[in-house]
Amino acid sequence: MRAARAVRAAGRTDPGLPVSFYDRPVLQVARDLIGCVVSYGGASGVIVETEAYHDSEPACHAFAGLTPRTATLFGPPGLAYVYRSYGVHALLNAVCEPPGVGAAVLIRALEPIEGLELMAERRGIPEARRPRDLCSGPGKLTQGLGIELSENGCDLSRGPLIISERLERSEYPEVVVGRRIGITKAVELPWRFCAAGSRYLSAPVRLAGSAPER
DNA sequence: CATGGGATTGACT
DNA sequence: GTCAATCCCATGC
Repeated sequence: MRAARAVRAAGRTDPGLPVSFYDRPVLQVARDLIGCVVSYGGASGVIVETEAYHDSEPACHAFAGLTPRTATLFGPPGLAYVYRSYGVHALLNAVCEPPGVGAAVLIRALEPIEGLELMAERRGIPEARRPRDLCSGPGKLTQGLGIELSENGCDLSRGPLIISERLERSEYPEVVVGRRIGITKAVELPWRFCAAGSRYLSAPVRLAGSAPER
């Protein structure tokens, strides 16, 4: 199931997920990225929240077609799509599906595991005593890791910005599904994936007709 | 070339 | 709860 299973045999040296992992339906990748690890700039964290975007629905930047902005989205799978949000924040996505399809997974929150002091410093938080504030949002995590727009188009399987699988299957959390956050179009699609019960989400899981989780 | 709108966050009432 | 910051770029004239 997990495309990177073979990579695990290579040992502990944090190999990035292979391109084949991303060359699949974006909803599948979004779900499977929960529990994987993002590493950059001397810090890392476990992915606890993602959202899927696809050129077939209007909330996706690629819905507008191939433009300078969306070129990365339509490129080969496994690239980082980094763009500026609200003129302020850099948001990180993993490009999915074959070239010519505009699809990506937005990385929305991490549970910090390494470099907490560094993240706190980059975030302008006095101390790393509150790990919940370091990566609990798509703009927060890029700031914490030091990811800039210049990383747009880089290869996520080669680094320096890298997403890797965890070694133990048992470390992967249960995944719950909800509606995407902060969008005004296609709001009804249940394309947000979260680690069940995680305290590091950007917001509680919400789906029409169901009570908020935690 | 001018305009408007965000896949957000933090500060403030 | 409200709201501004700030910039890339799609769109339209």
